[in-house]
Amino acid sequence: MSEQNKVDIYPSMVVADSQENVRAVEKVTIGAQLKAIRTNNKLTLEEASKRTGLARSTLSKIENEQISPTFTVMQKLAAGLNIELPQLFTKPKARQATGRRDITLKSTGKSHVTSTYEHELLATQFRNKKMMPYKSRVYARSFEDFGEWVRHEGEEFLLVLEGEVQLLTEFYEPMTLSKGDNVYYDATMGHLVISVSEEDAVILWVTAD
Amino acid sequence: MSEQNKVDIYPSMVVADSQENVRAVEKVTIGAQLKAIRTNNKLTLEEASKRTGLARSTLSKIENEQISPTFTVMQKLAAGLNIELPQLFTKPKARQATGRRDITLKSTGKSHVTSTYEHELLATQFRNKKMMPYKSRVYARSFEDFGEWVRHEGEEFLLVLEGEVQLLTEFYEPMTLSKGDNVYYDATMGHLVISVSEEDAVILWVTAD
DNA sequence: GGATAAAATTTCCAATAGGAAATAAAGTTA
DNA sequence: TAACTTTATTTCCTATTGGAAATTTTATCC
Repeated sequence: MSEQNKVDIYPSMVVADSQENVRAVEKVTIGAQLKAIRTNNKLTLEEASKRTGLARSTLSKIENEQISPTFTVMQKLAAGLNIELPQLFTKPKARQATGRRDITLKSTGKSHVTSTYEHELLATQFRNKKMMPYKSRVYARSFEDFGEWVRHEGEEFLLVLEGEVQLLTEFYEPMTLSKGDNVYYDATMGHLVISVSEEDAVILWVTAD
Repeated sequence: MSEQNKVDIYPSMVVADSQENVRAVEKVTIGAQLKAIRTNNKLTLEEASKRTGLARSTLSKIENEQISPTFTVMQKLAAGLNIELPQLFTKPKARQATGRRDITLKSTGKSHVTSTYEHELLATQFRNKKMMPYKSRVYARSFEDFGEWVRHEGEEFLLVLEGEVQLLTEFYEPMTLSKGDNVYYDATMGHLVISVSEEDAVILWVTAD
């Protein structure tokens, strides 16, 4: 079947719809993907068969693009191989190992001052990174200084470097944190940090989407 | 705050959400998902059929869980309905805003001591998180203490909390970092941190895959 | 309510997927 | 290299999918 299997997704529908609808459906090869996952885990077809409950022959045929697995089979693959289903058809994001590195010496970062914080974004030279580290001096001293919750995608890690702050969150009681204390939380939950010490409080925080 | 408060907090940390430990392998119903997508777009089976190039009957059967579509069919669905393939079996991100939170008070984390570092993993109660924060006391004082580069997937952010360290990397010259200095780098590049100050150096680092 | 039109489901059959066993290919060992 | 062992592929057959058309259900109009 091979040829047939090479998914001719467009022909008829492209004609019907505007260019917009034509998605860049990268040529996905579930077979190669599966084979890579299996071999990386040093599994033989026999072992993979045991784990997934699928026949060796079926696995072989999928790997060689001889058949298009049903969703049911894909689920068994994901469950048996302990992977997320999309991994079966998603490229493992080209590892570049560029050796990128960005050092920020104490107080050399770019500052951004507001009425509530003085933010210093760190590692500004390293673009497209997975985490965003900041060092901030906290000026805010009450919820009112903000007026509303801060809320955004992703997760956040916060460590108190100096002074004492209070972490206000939508679902928990206010929590006081001293130097050295830290907290990790879901940033979609409303959150705010205010200073409660004599001297200015300084915190480090790192976010990741 | 201090002592008084710390005692209070301990509990909350332990309590810190256990819910989330349950790996969300929700039973996925591709049928309901497809139907939702189609109806939300106000498409009839006939129209969806035109766009995807699949028969009305096939669409109907998929929606009613009477058949398990092959990967080929799933691709046609995604392409024709202009959606990403995973949307077919992923809940529309039921923004849960669970408000997960995990506080680690100074020196309450679990420690792991080796000849090179004393690692304290932070936010241990918060499972399946995007970042892994550690606070470490550095004992190592030369490359030889390790014998080989540390290298792993993802990126790493490092901040010096106390003392002075040297960051050794595979591609760069050694860099000395003092309290407050920080660095962000690609962790697939060989890297090591050694102490170069009189007193023990303490660093915070956060990794993300 | 009955008649009609539109949409969804079911039926029926050809095409394809998935499993058991046979075959082939790739290592291993003597 | 032959004999053997392990792993992968192919064959052959049954079960299931996917498509065309018939049937049923739902919505609309009079």
